[in-house]
This record gives sequence, structure tokens and C-alpha cells, in this order.
Amino acid sequence: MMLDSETKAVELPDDHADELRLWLRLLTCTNLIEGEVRGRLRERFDVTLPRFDLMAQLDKAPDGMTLSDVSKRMMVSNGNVTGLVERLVESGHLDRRTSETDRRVQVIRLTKSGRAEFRKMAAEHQTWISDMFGDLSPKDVRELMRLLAKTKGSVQKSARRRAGEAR
Amino acid sequence: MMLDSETKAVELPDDHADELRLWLRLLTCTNLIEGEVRGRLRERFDVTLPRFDLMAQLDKAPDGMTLSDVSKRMMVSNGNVTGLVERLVESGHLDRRTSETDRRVQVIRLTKSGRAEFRKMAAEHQTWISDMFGDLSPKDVRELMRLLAKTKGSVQKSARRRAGEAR
DNA sequence: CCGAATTTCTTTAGGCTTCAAGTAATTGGC
DNA sequence: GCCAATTACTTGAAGCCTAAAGAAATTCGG
Repeated sequence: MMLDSETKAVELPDDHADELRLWLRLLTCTNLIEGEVRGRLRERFDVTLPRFDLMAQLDKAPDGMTLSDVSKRMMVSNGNVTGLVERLVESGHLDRRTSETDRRVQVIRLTKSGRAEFRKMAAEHQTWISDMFGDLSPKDVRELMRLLAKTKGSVQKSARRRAGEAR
Repeated sequence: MMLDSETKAVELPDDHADELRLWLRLLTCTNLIEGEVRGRLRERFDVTLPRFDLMAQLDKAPDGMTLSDVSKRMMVSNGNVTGLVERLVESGHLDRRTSETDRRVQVIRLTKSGRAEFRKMAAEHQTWISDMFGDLSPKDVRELMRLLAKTKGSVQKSARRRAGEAR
């Protein structure tokens, strides 16, 4: 049983409604943006969001990444990455080779043309995002960054608590 | 952003990097929470998140909803709802009938047992969310709500601009 | 009334995603 | 060296999801 050492003096009688509303609003915002990005990527470049995300990871790693690295970074399952990579190699965006030192490991990189194509997409993508956040002042942006960082930490702590319980 | 290795890396004057970082952080937070909720729903109730979300919509509508209503509320495609509803009717959680006044329309409701099961899940779900946001003060929560509302408005405005352009 | 346009839902094809089980390669204790 | 455990990835089954095309019912202008 988990006990919080920092006990709040008075907790309102189990009112968790605010947090729930916050979560729903967070989800709505993300879905709105994600849907918009998805649609624009398809419309402008005929590419899916997962493909774009994978290429974005690889663009930051000139020496390539293993499938496990990608899986962790993208927070998706291993099997998922296998399929995604398969299709991107097929279409010539990715290059894949078995590691010299560990034959279990597959190292993937962007091909030259894959990288060029990604850079074009990324530049436009960034302007879309900037446009979508257009109404927020620089101060709003900073404040949101701060609060989301705090949120992330809080969620991770909670997730660790749960993972710990499962022992 | 880095340019081609042959070219010199240049920071463009109109820098949108902050907004991009904000978007990535927002996405990370949402994914973390969503993944956690997904895992707990599966573990505790052997139910998927989309099923839970659909039941949540119906719980708020005692008189039922049409598939189109659900589709709009959940921000997913029509065809998606068709399949989701099919499986939930199959499992006895939902009741589905054709509207008396318009035979194109399907009205779906929670069954008695479906509602009971949902209420149990929802109660626990709310405590998970509350726990995950546990490190945020009431003031943080309010501030996040405010900023996300502003963000939502900004994104919708941008989306309308795009939709308008497509004429 | 008639037919064109619209609305509601379903179907289809393809892709994404997870979990769980399986295979292959490596590591580490003995 | 040997073999059990671990790690990296793949496969398979099921479900989720979208866009696009299609079917059925309704609405509305003329």
C-alpha cells in the first residue's frame, strides 16, 4: 500500500473531476493537431504520420539507429517498427543492414533521397505547427512548456508506482 | 534545423523551433497518459481504450446517440464507428435499433449491464487520471486548462484557414 | 410529384498498432 | 566450454483507423 509522505492538509472529498477534464482537453488538443498534421502530410506529400515520425527520428541520427532505439523513441511496439521499416525500405526511403558486431541487430538509416524528401517535408511541417500555435504568445508557449514538463514528470512517477506494484 | 552537411547550418530569422518543441512535448505527454490508461484498462478490465471511450460517450446520453453523433464526438471516421459498435453490440454492452422516423439512422444505447460495467471502470479510471496529475497544484491545473483552451481555439482557427483555402 | 442533392451508414483496401509467442544471437555464471 | 537467461527482432492474430466508394433513405427545388 502506497502512502504519500506529503499529506495534504485537507483534500476535497475525492473530487477528481478537474483532472479528468484536464485530461480530456489535453487529448482533444492533441487529436486536433495530430489530425490536422496527418491530413496535410497526406495531401501535400502522400505520406502517413508514422512514416514521417520514423524518418524524423532517423534524421536526427546520421549514424543510424537500431529498431529497438526507434521503438523506444517513438513509444511504439517492436512489431510495429518491423512493419513500418519494411515498407520504408521497400519504398527506398530507408537503408537497412545487419550490425557487424551483433547479428541480431538491424541498423537503419535514411537513404540520400529519403533524407532529401524528409527535409522538404519537415520544413513545411514546422510552418504548419507554428501556424496552429499562432495565437499563443511567447510567454504562453514558455508556460505551456513548463507545465507540460511538470505533467510528464508526474505521469512518469505514477507509471513507475504502478510498475512497482506489479512485482 | 541542420541543413545538408555540405551547406552551412543556418538559423533562419523566422524561427519556429519553439512551437515545434511544444508540439512534441504535448504529444509525448498525451502518449504517456494514453498508453498508461490503455494498459490499465486492459489489465484491470480487459477492455480497449476505444471501447471505453465509446461507452463514455453513451453514458452521457441516456436517450442514445446516432452513429454520426458518436463519430463527431470521438473525432474518428464513420466506418470506424460502424465496426466498433458492431463488436460492442456483439458483446452485449450496446443496444442498437433503427430510428422510427428516419430509417437511415441507427440509435445506440448502453445496455443495463453495459452501463453498470462502464460505471465501475469509469470510477477507477478517474482515480488513475487524478494520480497521474498528482504533482500538479490546483493552480497548475487551472493554468493548463486555460492554455489548452487557447491552444484549441488557435488550432481550430488554423484548420479553418486551411479548409477555406481548399475551395 | 419527380429527380437531384444530401445525409447516414456500410463496405473495402490498405495501413497502423498491440500483445503474445516464436526464432536467432549474445551474454554471463559455472 | 556449456547452457540458461537475456536481448533483438519477427510473426501472427486481432483489433483499430482512415479514405474513398457505394447503398439506402430523406429532403428539397421546381
